[in-house]
Amino acid sequence: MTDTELLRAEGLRVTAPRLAVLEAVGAAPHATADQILTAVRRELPGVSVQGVYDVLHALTDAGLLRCIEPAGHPARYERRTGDNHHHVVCRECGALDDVDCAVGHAPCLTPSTTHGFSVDLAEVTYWGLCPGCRTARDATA
Amino acid sequence: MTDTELLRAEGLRVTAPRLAVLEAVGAAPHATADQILTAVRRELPGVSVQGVYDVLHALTDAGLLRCIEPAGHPARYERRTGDNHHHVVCRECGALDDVDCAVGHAPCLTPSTTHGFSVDLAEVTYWGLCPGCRTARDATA
DNA sequence: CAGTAAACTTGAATCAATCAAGTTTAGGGC
DNA sequence: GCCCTAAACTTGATTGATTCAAGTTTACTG
Repeated sequence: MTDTELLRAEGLRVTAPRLAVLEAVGAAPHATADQILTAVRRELPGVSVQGVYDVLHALTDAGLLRCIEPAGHPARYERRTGDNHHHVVCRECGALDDVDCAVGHAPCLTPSTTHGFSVDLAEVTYWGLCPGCRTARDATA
Repeated sequence: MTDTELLRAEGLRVTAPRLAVLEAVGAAPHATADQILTAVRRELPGVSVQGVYDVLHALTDAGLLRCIEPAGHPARYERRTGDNHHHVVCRECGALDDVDCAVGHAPCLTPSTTHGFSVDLAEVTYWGLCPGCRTARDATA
């Protein structure tokens, strides 16, 4: 399915900024809004900051993009692939990578007590150090 | 162990703002920095914004407090109880509650592949709607 | 091909949190 | 008990990601 068809399937208008954002996120997964803005402007120089944020929200609401917001770092976006994977984040530099869900079935996704909350998503974030920052820390220690 | 002893045990100085913050967080778990500031000022009117942030960071680093940062909402703090529990967050109003880790042992905490990251913490966040917001949504739907 | 609501632009504002620089104070040493 | 010094605090300004507000353009419906 082309990006145009994807947008149409969700009942969204097909515009140049939207196509450019989809392409940019596809080319650079886990990009920040700022990086996406830069990438989009390489093809469409006139696009505004607000425009990119609007597009990101619209596409996220439609389920075409997934938004990841690691504590203490700007939000990142990836194309929704439908699979249930999680993320590992570097405490030092904010580097982010995908982590497949451990051992087949999704554990931890049915909490014991939810205090009356209706849960629709369980999100797992692994915190640690990326290889680069670990090396740097060893060097100074 | 008293709060004073807790601070001493971590090699931290015992000051009025620190004791007040510990007490405030104990009385109102999952409070935001702003709420903690307000609570602390009821007893110590002169305490500054920066002072509370400094204390929160110092106590968090020392392991006396735990900081929770739900995406799109200000950070919240709780007293470190040592147990491994997670959190459920309301998408609508940001309400937050504790969730015991499902079924005894900690699942999902050993990711399959970590791309060379050294992981030291696995964090699980459940997203959904709190009872209040669910009722409100049903009423308008 | 015209009408309209959605999508965009510009420009200013918000909010949590942090930085910078100077002052106070807790607690070890005399 | 009283200095001394680093840690802890205060005031005041600033950052940075994101959002609000108001007006203009543009993709799709009829």
